[in-house]
Amino acid sequence: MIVAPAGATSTGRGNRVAPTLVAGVDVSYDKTSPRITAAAVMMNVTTGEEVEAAVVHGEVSFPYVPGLLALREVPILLAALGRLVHRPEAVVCDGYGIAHPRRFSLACHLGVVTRLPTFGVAKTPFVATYDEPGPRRGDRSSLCDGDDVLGQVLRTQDDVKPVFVSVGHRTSLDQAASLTLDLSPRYRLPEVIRRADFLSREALRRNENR
DNA sequence: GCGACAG
DNA sequence: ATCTTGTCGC
Repeated sequence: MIVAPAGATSTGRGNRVAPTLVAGVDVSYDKTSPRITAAAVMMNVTTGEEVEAAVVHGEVSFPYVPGLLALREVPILLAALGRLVHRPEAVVCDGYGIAHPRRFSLACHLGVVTRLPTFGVAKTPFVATYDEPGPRRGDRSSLCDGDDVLGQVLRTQDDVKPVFVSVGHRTSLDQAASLTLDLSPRYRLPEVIRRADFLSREALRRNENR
């Protein structure tokens, strides 16, 4: 007989095992120069272990404009992702996906270009309205714009500010939120994002003092 | 017109 | 994003 693989969904089309190899990406900026650094970190969600990491240096090529973050960060993020040996089954971005004024932000751009499943986990509200979710880990509410559900406001730790999860490319909101919780066993933000943030900062500092 | 505005 | 002191809590 035929048996569904572990982690497979049971609802019709789009069946897919939950991703195991997940990458997180982030960019750090230098205050007094155009130098920037990006890091891509891949972890095995099942074991919680880091599989590999890549860091790249570059320069800002576009100013920060609310709503156009992708134009600023996608190029160097692609460079960092390109240095990974393994192909991630999903990529987590530090920012938004479709919860955006034009419904197409960082995680969407990165997903379309790489053809990888992507989603965004943002730290502060940007667009859409929401009700404050409950106080416990796993409590959530919808990020809405009228009748459109653009994402979830998700509490990843008890009594800690929630994060804003939105789909980027080839993934469902439920899977993105579920994966965000799996990736955040101890702290507010996904471990891959914390690691990418740390590594990009560290590399930037090192590059500054030379 | 005014204010707000991911990272 | 980055800067930046003290402070509250495990």
